[in-house]
Amino acid sequence: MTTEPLSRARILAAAIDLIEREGADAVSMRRIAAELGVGVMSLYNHVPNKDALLSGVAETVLSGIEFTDDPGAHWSDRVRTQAHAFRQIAHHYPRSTMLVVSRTLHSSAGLLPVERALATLRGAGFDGIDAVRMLRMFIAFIVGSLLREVGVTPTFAPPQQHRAVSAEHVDPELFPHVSELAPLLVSCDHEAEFEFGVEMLIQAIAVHPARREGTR
Amino acid sequence: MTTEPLSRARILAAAIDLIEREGADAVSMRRIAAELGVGVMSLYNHVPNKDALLSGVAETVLSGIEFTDDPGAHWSDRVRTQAHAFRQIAHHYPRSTMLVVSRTLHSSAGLLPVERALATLRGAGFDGIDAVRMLRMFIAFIVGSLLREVGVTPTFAPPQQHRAVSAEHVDPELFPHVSELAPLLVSCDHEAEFEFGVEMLIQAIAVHPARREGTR
DNA sequence: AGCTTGCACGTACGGTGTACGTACGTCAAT
DNA sequence: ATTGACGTACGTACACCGTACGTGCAAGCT
Repeated sequence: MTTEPLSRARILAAAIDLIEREGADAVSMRRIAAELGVGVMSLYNHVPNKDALLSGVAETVLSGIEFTDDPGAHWSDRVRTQAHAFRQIAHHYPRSTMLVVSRTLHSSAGLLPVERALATLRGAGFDGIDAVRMLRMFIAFIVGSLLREVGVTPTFAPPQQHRAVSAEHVDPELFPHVSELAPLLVSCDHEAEFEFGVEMLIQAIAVHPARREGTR
Repeated sequence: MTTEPLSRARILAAAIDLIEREGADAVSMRRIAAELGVGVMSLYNHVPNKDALLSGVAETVLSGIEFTDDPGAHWSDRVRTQAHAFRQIAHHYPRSTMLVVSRTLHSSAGLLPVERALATLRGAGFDGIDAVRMLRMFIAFIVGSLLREVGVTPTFAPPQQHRAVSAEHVDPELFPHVSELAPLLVSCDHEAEFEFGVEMLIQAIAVHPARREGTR
């Protein structure tokens, strides 16, 4: 039994593991300590408090994004690549993603993605202020998407017994469109929806008047 | 002292009031009961459990959106109006908004907005599937925006002492763009950003090939 | 009258985050 | 070699949480 000496990293790893296995609600200092076979208060030697621990989790997850940026590619391809890089965390760490998006990061963990994105947008021909605005719009869209994609499973729902609207009973008189499109509303191919949104945004960027196309 | 007989509505009102005054973390059954001058367990006669109570809060807030839809107006104006209607909840109930966006609604409280939005998008010339996709993209953007706008103040932060990046120290060598645009990144006019995003999305919709312009 | 029903309440249990005091290793200076 | 400081692991304790359970009271019905 190698009693590795406990560290912030081990604690964070255990926390992430626990979140992914049993959901964010299962996280407690006692639970994590038990998971590591260690006393509760020992954790506080490496982490100031629970809030900081969760921030650490968010940070760790966020910094796990694989960024393979090719500065030579067309800006639209770079945008696509970076958007998908963001979305990958929702696949690797579905439960933990909620933490990342619902928590205000007070660290510079997400600085590299921002740098890459700004570079791409400047490369697309925007000046500073518009690049920032575009980035913020993109982030809003991505965060919103991930929230929908991930929030569907708060901890463990009985397999989608009736997702909100469902076909159960929507008065076609009061809600004709909802009623007609109910089949489309109840199911959601997150992959496809995300793809669609990204393409729309790229399109929106492409036609924006503030872009100076040929600018290098 | 008129001892009004306690009801789900009064409990929800007290909960919302408490959330807005002291943040979502301050909400507990005991706290709400104390606020109403009532025993803790009396709440359970009107609300099955805390989770349902919070869902009720989200529902109440959501159904407070003022929708003044003019079916005769141009679709782009209708989109603008509806987008801003959504955003208004972030102003009336900033703290509670977090609940609305981070919680999976299992009720049909948000059905009317969906109906209006679909009507607008169909009116803009989209078929069913594209209307749903557009709507989902819009919702993702709006939710993401509100999350940024509201999440900045988790409960009560010291007045923005240094928002993540700040100018404190960003290596211009490693992060040239972030460094250069730091002044723009640290401050955020949410109103303007939202406006900008909405216009971009409207633009994106306007140029989308699947739209059949003249269709009635 | 009796009976049922529903609401307000108090108590109690198992859980939470964490402040505090303590015991035990390792290392530096004496 | 001894001493002391220091960091780490730990157990206990406190205040608070959600809520299961049982009790009493008032209103309405038969």
